Amino acid sequence: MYMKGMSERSAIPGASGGAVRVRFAPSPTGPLHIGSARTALFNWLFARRRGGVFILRIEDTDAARSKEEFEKDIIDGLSWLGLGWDEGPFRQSERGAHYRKYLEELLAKGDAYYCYCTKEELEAQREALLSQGLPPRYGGRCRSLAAPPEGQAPQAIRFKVPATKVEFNDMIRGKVSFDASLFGDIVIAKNLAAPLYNFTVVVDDALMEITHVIRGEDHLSNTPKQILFQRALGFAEPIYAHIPLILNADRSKMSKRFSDTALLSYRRRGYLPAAVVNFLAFLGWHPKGDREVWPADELAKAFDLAGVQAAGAVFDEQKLNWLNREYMKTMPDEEIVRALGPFFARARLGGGAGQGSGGSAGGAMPSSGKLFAERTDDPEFLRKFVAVERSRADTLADFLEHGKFFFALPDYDAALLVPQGGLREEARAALAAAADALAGIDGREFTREAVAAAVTDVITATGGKRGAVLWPLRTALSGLRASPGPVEIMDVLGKEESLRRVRKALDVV
RNA sequence: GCCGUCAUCGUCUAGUCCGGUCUAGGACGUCGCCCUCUCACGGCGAAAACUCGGGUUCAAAUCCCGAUGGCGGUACCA
Repeated sequence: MYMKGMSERSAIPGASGGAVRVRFAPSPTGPLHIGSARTALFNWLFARRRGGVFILRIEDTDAARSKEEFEKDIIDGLSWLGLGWDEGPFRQSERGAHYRKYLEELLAKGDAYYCYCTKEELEAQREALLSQGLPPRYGGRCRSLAAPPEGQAPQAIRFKVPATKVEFNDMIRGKVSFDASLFGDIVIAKNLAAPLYNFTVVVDDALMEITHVIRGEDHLSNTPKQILFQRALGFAEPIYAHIPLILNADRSKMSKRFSDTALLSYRRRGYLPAAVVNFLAFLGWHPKGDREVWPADELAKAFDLAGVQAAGAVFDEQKLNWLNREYMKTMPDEEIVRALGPFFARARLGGGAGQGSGGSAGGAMPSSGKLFAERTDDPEFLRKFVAVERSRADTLADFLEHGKFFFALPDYDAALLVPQGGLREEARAALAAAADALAGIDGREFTREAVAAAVTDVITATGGKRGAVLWPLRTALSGLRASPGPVEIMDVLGKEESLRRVRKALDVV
């Protein structure tokens, strides 16, 4: 199935035969970023479409910044989105022997050398260059040392960058070229046991036989360096595809400062993984036609890396909201009730933050009280609640946000109970009549139809103005300016609770 | 500063490779109307873009050159 239409785009040089192999290689130095998640998604889609292999590799060479909790966050995030990997997770921290081997090879061949310059010296050099308006790069002082300088310890291992142009063909950007003579000799390792990013990437991509490197555009300028290492080591050059960055509203690289960048916080805020996947896929890409709702499996059949946009894409939460709504529409009430489980559970624990999640959703939920515990535990109550509130929810969290009053008695505001331009006395009369009518319905006959009929009678009896009855009744039930209609609410609440609220409001107005 | 890269409605995009079918299509959002006790849903409708300047051509959103602007990188982070 994935083979269909494979011929059209990129006749891949060097990747003939064999399945494609791609990797997602995040570093566990923070929660999985939404932009990284999209990179993972593009890799995953590409692998699925081409019947290839998707590898997960944790780039934790920076021991000081890498944390186990973040690796867990990455794995949880990918799992949540349904992006399963075929190989891994591999950890660079466990692959030191490989890096050492190739480091030694480079040193032996003379393609790399020990540098004895101290940080201070380098910093001074850098400042000097910068102040002259020159690009700051290493001057090459240790490049051709005959012997180690006496009494000085090696500070780093540098790669001898040849003075050449490096060109490569990016699947998204076309031909890209850099002048390597501007780089200066780059540090590839602190020592044999502490290789650096650009070097480990090259070794791992080669050893893992990666055919396509699909990563963020912020890595574009690393590519020529990596190609140089590949050439020195005799490795095959993978095909590159640098996908555009996800941007803040001001078009700068999406950051915590302006946006919610942690993937999993979208789960906490009540977004559906299918919606997030759909949305992320469309940041920079769109299949043919006008359809907007594409589940992951269909995305995988249509995905075309060469059709990805070259320009960055602004993250528009409103469109995400809309997509999330579209996906929620496809869920039966019962399924939404099930999905709401963790949200109610969290609210029960004390509204919000839970264990280290630091979230906001559900924070205002009335988390105490018998009423709350009973109702969030009652599937039939919840099903009715969902049926009534679902047209108002963008996210799962919205159900809790908008529906608080179903789970606890609202606070009454006398002014709110009186309709705009209406009289207090009229509102009181309407409420009193409603209370009587409601009380007259048999408990077991308290159906939506019966309640609707009773309300209609009250309207007729009090003068026929619908708003004069419906507004006070609804606000008595919800305590809110905006809410579902009174009959709907009462159908969920039941006779006893409905009557209790109407009478309570009667005391206030 | 230097290197690289990008440029269609407010936003995501279709169209650009193979110039005419583009009086530039869709979606989100916005606005208006209908429905309506409120909000939401739903229905109908509207406003809204080819960054600018040259060139090539009978014809350019599409090809070429330049300018401008944005973004990314410039680490012994990844």
